[in-house]
Amino acid sequence: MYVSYLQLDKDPVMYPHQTSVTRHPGISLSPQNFVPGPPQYSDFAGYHHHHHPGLNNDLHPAQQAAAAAAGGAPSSGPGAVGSTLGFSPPEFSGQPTALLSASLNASAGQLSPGSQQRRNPYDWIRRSSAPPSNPNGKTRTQDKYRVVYTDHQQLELEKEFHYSKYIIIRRKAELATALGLSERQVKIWFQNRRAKERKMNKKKLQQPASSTTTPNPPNGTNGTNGSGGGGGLHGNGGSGVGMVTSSSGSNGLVSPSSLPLSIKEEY
DNA sequence: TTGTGTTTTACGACCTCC
DNA sequence: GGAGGTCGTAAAACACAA
Repeated sequence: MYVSYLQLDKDPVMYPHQTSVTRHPGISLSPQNFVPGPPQYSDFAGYHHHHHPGLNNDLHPAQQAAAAAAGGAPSSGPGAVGSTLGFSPPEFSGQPTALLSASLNASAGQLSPGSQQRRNPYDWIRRSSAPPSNPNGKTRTQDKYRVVYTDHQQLELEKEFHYSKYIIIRRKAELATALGLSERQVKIWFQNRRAKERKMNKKKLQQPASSTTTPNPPNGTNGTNGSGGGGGLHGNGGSGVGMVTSSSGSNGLVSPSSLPLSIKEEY
């Protein structure tokens, strides 16, 4: 079922940024355009990126974000993505598509190195690595590699993930197009992101239960189905998280009631 | 510089659902 | 059969200590 690398080679969408985007250390994101609001995701800190020398990482990412927000994030100018990161309920009562598109369009024009500022709340999310010099011709089997998503891509994916842990098909397509990724990559990113969350939740649970906040949704998106392997979310009663598939009703839109409690609580 | 540990992409195996 | 789910894992990317 999986797309082989032969197929990938045929897929023009796959890994487009590998060849078209040259990431230099510290320039992949436009700083001021990704000023989030105060950290609204309890686990956003968990989505930390490694400290990069030469970048402003003195503050915790969340602190940086908060500081930037407190300092008055630019509400205009290219991107103004801060608004998309606000995740205020009104904004996300609907689909964030328009916002995303706006932010993407805006940010797309800001990757010119010369315009980059060094201080920004998203320095923490920045990668310092350059992309593979010539990923063309490489396959995972022949010469295994993996791409490193740009900060922008990660950010938008994270935003979408915090909107919903299960991306609907339409959003997946939109996101893939907007980010220059394949739908497969988006899908896998969400899978990995959920796995990461489960892992973090598991970690929290193993720690002394002194925390007042309950990291886990009540019925667990985290590998609840002990029935080995997957399929647990396909409406088999137990897991309580509605999986969204192409065949799910109402045009594949996720029902708010089907969202994990953590999501509903957030918004 | 190297070794080590962690995180991030990507895949395969296996599952359920339509 | 195809879609997408989880789980486990490989390997690249990265940070950091020695």
